[in-house]
Amino acid sequence: MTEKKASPPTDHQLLLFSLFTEIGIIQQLSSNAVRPLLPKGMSMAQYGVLNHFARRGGTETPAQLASAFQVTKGAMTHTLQRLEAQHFVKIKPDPADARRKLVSVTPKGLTAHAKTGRALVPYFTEIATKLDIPALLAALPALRALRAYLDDARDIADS
Amino acid sequence: MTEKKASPPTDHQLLLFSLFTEIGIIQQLSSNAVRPLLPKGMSMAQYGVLNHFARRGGTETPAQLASAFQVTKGAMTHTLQRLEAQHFVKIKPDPADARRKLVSVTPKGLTAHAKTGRALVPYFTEIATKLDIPALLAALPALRALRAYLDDARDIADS
DNA sequence: TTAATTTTGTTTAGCATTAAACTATATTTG
DNA sequence: CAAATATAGTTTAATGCTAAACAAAATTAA
Repeated sequence: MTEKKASPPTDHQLLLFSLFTEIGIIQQLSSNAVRPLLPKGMSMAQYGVLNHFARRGGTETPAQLASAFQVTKGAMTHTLQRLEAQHFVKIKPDPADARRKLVSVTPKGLTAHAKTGRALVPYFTEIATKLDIPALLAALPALRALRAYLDDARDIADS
Repeated sequence: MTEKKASPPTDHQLLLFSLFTEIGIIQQLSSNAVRPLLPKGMSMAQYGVLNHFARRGGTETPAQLASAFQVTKGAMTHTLQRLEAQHFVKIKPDPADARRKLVSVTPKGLTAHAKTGRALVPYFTEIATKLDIPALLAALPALRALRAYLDDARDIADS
C-alpha cells in the first residue's frame, strides 16, 4: 500500500486536467467541423434548441432551456430571440405565472431542424466509418457520469 | 449478418451525435466551474498557452500555437496580445523569417502559471475524490483517438 | 397585509471566438 | 530573374457567451 498522508492524489488531478483539456479540444474541433455545414442563419446554439424540441416536444420556459444547455439566461434570451425572428419557435406568456414565458417549436422550426439534420448526416456518416465505435460507446457512460457529477456540483451561477 | 445495402449505420451517427453533445455540455460545465477560480486578468485561453509553455518550454510561433489550440490565427493574436501586455510572454521577430514571430514564456509568466495552478488544485482534488477515476482513465484513449481523427480530418480552415 | 426575498426574463458591457480582408514576406514556377 | 502563389500575422465586423444590474411578478416571512 502507498502512504496516505500528505497531499491528495496528484495523479488523479493530472488525469482530470488532461481529460478536460482533451474534451475542450474535441469540442473545438467538432464545432469547427460542424459549423460550416449548418444552413445559413442557423447557429449551433439554435440547432441545439431546435433539436431539444424535436426530440421532446411540448413547451419549456427560457429558464428551463438555459438550465438544460448550461448557459446563462442572457445567452438563452439571445438564442430564442434569433429563433423567434426566424419563426422557428413561438414564445407566449405563461397564463399561470406572468414572470414566465412558454417556448414551443413551430412547424417551420421542425422543417429547419430536419434540413439541418440532413446537412449533417454526411459528416457523421463519414466519421462513423473511420472510428472505433465500440470504444467510443464504451467511453460514453463514464462521460455521462462526469457530466452528471458536474451538473450536481455547479453553483447555479446565474440562473 | 445484417443487410449491408441501403443507408449507412444510423445508430453510429446517433452515438456520435450524443457523444459530441455530451462533450459539449461537459466542456460548458467545466469551463463555468473553473473560470471563476482563475486569478483576475487570467482567461482560460491565456492559461492554456501558459500551461503549454510551462510543460514544453522553448519558443513557438503564433501559428504553431493557433494550430495546437485549434483556434484561428486571429484568436491567437488576441490571446498573445493580452499575455504580452501582462509581460507573461515575450514576443520577438524570427531572425530567420521576417514573417514569423517567436513566442516564449517569461519568468513572470511562469509565476502566474504556478499561481493559477495552485488556485485550481482544490477544485480538481475535490472532484477527484468523487468520481470513478479508473473509468475515466479507461475512457481517455478513445477520446484521444477521436481527437487525433478530428485533427487529421480538419480542413485547416484558417491557418 | 405588508415587507423582504426569490424567481424570471431582459439588457448592457466586456471578452473570446470565427470569417474574411489585408499587409508583408517567402517560396515556387515559368 | 520576374511573376504567381503560399504563408504569417493583424485587423475588422459579427456572433455567442458571461457577469452584473435591472424590472416585474410571485412567494415567503413578520
